[in-house]
Amino acid sequence: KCGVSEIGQELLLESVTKVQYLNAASLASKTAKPLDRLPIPKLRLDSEDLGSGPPSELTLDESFLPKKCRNGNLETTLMQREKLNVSTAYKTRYILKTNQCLIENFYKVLKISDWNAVASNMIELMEPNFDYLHSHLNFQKHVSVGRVDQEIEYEDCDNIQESLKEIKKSFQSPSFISSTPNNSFNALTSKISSSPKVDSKVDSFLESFERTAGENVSDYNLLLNNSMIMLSNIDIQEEVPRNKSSETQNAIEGFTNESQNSPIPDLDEIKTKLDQEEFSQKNPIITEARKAGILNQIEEINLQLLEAMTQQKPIVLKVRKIKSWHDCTMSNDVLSPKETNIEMKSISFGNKLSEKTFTIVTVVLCEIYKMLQRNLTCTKRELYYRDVELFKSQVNVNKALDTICSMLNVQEFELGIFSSSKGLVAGDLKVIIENETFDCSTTTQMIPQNPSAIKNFETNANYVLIVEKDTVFQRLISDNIFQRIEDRIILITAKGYPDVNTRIFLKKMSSILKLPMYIIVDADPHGFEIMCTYKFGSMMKVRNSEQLAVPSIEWIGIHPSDIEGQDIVKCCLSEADLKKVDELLQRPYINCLMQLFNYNQ
DNA sequence: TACAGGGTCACGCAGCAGCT
DNA sequence: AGCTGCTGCGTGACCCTGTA
Repeated sequence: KCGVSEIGQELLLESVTKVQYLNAASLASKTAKPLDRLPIPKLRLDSEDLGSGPPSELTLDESFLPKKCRNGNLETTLMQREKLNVSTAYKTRYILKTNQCLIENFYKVLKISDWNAVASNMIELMEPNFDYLHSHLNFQKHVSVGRVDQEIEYEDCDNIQESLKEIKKSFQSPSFISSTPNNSFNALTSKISSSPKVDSKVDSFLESFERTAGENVSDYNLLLNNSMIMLSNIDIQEEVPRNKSSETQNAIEGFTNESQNSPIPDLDEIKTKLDQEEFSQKNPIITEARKAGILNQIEEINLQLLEAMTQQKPIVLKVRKIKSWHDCTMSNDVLSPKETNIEMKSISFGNKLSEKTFTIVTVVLCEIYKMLQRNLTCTKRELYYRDVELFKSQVNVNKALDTICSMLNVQEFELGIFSSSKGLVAGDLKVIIENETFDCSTTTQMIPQNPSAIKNFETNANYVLIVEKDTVFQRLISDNIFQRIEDRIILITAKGYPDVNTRIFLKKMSSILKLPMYIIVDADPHGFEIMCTYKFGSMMKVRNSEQLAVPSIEWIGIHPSDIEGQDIVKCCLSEADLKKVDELLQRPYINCLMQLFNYNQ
C-alpha cells in the first residue's frame, strides 16, 4: 500500500538478477544433479537486463517438460501455467524440498551480506517452479481452469515419475550433507537433508494440510518464508567444498566477479540507509552475549519446526502454561511461577484452532530475530502495524509476545520490544538515560519507554508516593503539593492498572535509591488489585515478577477495615465487586498481607 | 459530549480435536 | 458416545486519550 521504496526496488532487482545468474550457473553444468537442472523459467527480466546474460551453452532438458510445452517454448509453458489453479499444497511440498538447496546455492554463489533482502524474495522467485512442478505432479489430478474442471493428461507420465524420483534421491544425496559438523549452517542443512525421505506419507500429510490449511494456506507460506529468512540469517563461518564440475565452478566464479564489478549499490550502504529510515532507536540494553543466546534459541526453535515439516511430524510450539493463580506461588514476597507440575500448552499448526496463533507467533518471532540481529527496537504498536491484516488486533500481537517471552524465558525489552508508557512522574528526581537527563522537578515527565536503559537517578527526596489515578496526580500537582509539604517527594501514577514500564521504572528506583515507597489507591477491590499489581506482580507477567514487583511498597490511606465502625456513609459493593473480592482471596499473596496487617484469618 | 480505542487485569463458554 | 483439554471469542472491570 505504501509502495516500494527506491532502495527496496534496488534490493529486489539485485536479488532477482542474481537468482537468474544462479540458475544459469546451475543449468550450465551437464553433470549437475537433476535438481540443479530443474529448469527455472524466465522471471521478469529480459536477457539484456542481466548484463552479460546467461551462459551461451544454456539449454534445457526438455524431457522434463510436458510434451505440449516442448520445443523450447518456455513462454508458452508459463502462459499455460498461469491458467492453472495451482494446488498450494504442492507448492508447500516443493518449498520443503528446495529450501535447503536454494539457500545453500544462494550462499555458495552469492557473496552478499543482506540475506534478508534475498530471502524475502525467495518465495516469489520460486513461484514459477511451483507451477512447473505442479504441472508434473498433478498430471493425474483434476485441476480447475476457471470454473470448469479439466483433466490434464501427459503422454510421458512414466518419464516424469522417474524424473521426480531422481529429484527425491538428490535431496538425500550425501553431497548435500556437510562434512564440517561444527558449522551451524552445515549442521542445519545436513539435518534437513538427512530427514526421512519424502514418501507416500507426504500425500496423507498434504491431504490433511489442504484440509486444515484451506484458505489460510498463505499463512503457511508466510511461515515458511519466515523460516527461510531466519535460516538465511545464520552466520556462515566457512565454505564447504562441493563437487562441482569445472564448468559450473567457472560459471559461478564468472558470476561472482561480474557481480562484484556491477554498478549495483553497496548493500551495507543500503542497509544503513534502511536502518536510519525505518527505525529511530537502537537497542542499548541487551549485551552481545545475551543477544547471541536469544538468537541461538530462536534458530533452534526454527530448526525444530523445519525438521517437523520435513519429517511430517506435528508442527508444534510448546509453551509453559500459566493459566490460573493455582500456577503461581509466593517467593521472596513476590509472585513467582510454581516450579512443580509444569503444564505445557501446545500451539500447533495442524490444529485448526491454533494455526492462526501459530502463524502470528512465528511471524513475530521472525521480526524479533531480524531486529535483534540489527540491534533495533520498536514498540508493540509498531509491530502490530507491520502486518495489520495478519494480526487483526493488537491483542494478538501482545499474546504472541507473551508466548515468545515464555518460550525463550526472556523479557520483552530484551527482545527490543517496548510498550508505550502511560505512567507519569514528577518531583525531586533526575533520570539519567545514556547521555540524556530528564528533570522531573521542573515539569511532569512521561515514564521512559525503555526504563531498563536508565543509568542512574539523582534525587534528594525522602520518599516516593504512588497514586492510582491521573486525576489525583494532576490535582496534587495543581495544589502545589511539592511546596505545601515539608518532605521532598517523588510523585508517580500509572493511570490505573500499572503498565510494565512504570513497574520497571519503580523497581529500578527502588533498587538504586532505596527510598521508602507509599501507594494510595481506592479502598475498593479494584484499588486493592492495583496496589497488589505494584507490590506483588501480576499473573500475566509472573515470570518477570522479580524485575517488576516492588514488595517494599507500603499501602497507605484508607483501608476498607478503617471504615468499619466509623460514621461514614458506606457504598455497597456491587455483585461484580463481591465476585472480585472472592477472586482476590484466592490469590497467593493474601497470606502475606494477612501477616502484614496481623489478621488472624 | 459521545465514542472509539489503547493500556491493564481476569473469567467463562462454545466448539473442535483427540483419546478412551 | 462421552470426556478432557485447548483455543478463540466474548464479557466485564479499571484507567485514560484523542477525535468527531
